[in-house]
Amino acid sequence: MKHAPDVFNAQCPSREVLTHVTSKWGVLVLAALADRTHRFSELRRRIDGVSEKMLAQTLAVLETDGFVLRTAYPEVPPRVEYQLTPLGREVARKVGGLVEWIEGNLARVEKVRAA
Amino acid sequence: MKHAPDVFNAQCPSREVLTHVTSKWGVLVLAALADRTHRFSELRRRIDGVSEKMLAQTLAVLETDGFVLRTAYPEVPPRVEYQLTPLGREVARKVGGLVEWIEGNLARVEKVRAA
DNA sequence: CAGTATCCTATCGGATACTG
DNA sequence: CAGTATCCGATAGGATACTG
Repeated sequence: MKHAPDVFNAQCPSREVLTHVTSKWGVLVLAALADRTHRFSELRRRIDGVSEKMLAQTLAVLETDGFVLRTAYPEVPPRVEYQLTPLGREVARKVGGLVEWIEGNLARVEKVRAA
Repeated sequence: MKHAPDVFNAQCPSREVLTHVTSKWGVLVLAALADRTHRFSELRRRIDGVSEKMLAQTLAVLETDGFVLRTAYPEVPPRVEYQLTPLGREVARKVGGLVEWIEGNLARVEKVRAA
């Protein structure tokens, strides 16, 4: 039997997954898709500051990891929808918990910072 | 009254805090300190792959945000201990939840990836 | 031991232009 | 609309040397 996954070990695959999930835009993509399915342009607008390039790249990585499902409709103009997979919904819940804590406790953090 | 904190808004201070907490080494520092207080060199060894520079930088940021408490003992040789503040323990719990999910479900992720 | 300072490279990531 | 391709500057981050 192999070793148990350990993010503290740089060689462990779990470290890579952690990096993807906690990447600058990965967190926000997961949080956005936790609410509902989005089209590419909707995500672009929702996630303030993300460039097309990084959004596409982030989505591709999360799709490879099996967290995001990409569905392209054969229409003109093209329409592509992104949604979470069952696996993606689970991580997204964890990520969402973190995001909500930060939003809910921002005032406390800013108070400490001032001191 | 001001707007509610919103990480989707690039200008919102919560976005910055999110970045610090989910930074490459920030996640691992919080997870390590969630277990117990660590000295600098202990963290360096525990967090495989981190350089002195990035560890020091990450600790400084988390200290400014009020998540980490740094205690230097006036001894020779110097001894410095890092521990979580009450605020830090709260975020660390959220971060830990994410880390544990990833470690616990790595096999599922890798199975999907292969497909 | 616990850093800081310096140097240098690699990757991140934004702006722009182009395509099916 | 939903990308891809390219260029390029900013930042992350490693290696090494030095200090209190």
